[in-house]
Amino acid sequence: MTDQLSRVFAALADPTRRDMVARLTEADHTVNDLAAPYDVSLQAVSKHLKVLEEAGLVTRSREAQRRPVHLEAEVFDLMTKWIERYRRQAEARYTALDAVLARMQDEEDPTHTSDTRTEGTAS
Amino acid sequence: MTDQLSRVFAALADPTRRDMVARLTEADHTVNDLAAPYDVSLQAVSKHLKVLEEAGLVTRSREAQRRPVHLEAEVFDLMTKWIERYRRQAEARYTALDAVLARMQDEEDPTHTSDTRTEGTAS
DNA sequence: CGCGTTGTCAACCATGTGGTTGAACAAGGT
DNA sequence: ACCTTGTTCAACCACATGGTTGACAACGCG
Repeated sequence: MTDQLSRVFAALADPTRRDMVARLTEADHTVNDLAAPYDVSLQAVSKHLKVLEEAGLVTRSREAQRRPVHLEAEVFDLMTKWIERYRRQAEARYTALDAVLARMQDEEDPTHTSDTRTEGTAS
Repeated sequence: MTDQLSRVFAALADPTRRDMVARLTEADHTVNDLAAPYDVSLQAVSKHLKVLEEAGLVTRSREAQRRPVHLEAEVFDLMTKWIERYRRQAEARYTALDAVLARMQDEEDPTHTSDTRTEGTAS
């Protein structure tokens, strides 16, 4: 799970982390600040932040002894790009003509060489 | 990690599963079919499909001894809705005026009672 | 009927993840 | 210098995840 897209999806697969991101869209926050609403230790929150940071969703600067956390919203584009691409493609299959063509193509060429995909065979 | 949104994000955090989804946007596939390109056992692929199914990304019907896998693209909306909501909110902060207002609000009311969020405190 | 094809279930293993507590480090304020 | 505040590091634990192999269920075909 080494690529950034995977890290971003994984980071947002946790409700606590999603809530943190949600709150960070409103304003930057310190770690303590962020931790307040959750019933877990400060260290746990620190770990969550590390995950978000490694996914590129968040950056931390220094300001006195505080480490304000800032959301890097551009990373969202990475996901939306991926999602939108395949959503559009999937939707296209629902139009009658495309469905027929796809099925015909599939029978001629079962080794799906056709491609609009980016990712390799990865795991 | 019980809610669907979490399951969807988690499901797509794996490159192999993302690639499966990508291929399923082109056409339905059987399990063997899907497994072909990857260098893992059929059982491993079966497990991946279970994850995708539990996330609601995929459904399986029965057709003789085959179990064709079909993509349910509507679930993508769940993600795009979440992402777009916060992305827009985050982008809004970059407009000069909004940034100033947000900062003023932040100073008056440090207990972020403000809200546009949906999710609770969850974990 | 018996057999191959297609796919799942179960048990197991290694590694990752989210949580804990306790100690340590960093930067001011006094 | 020292205490306080803010944050991270380290060790540990329980459980989830992704992979394996082996058994077996479901179905169509000869």
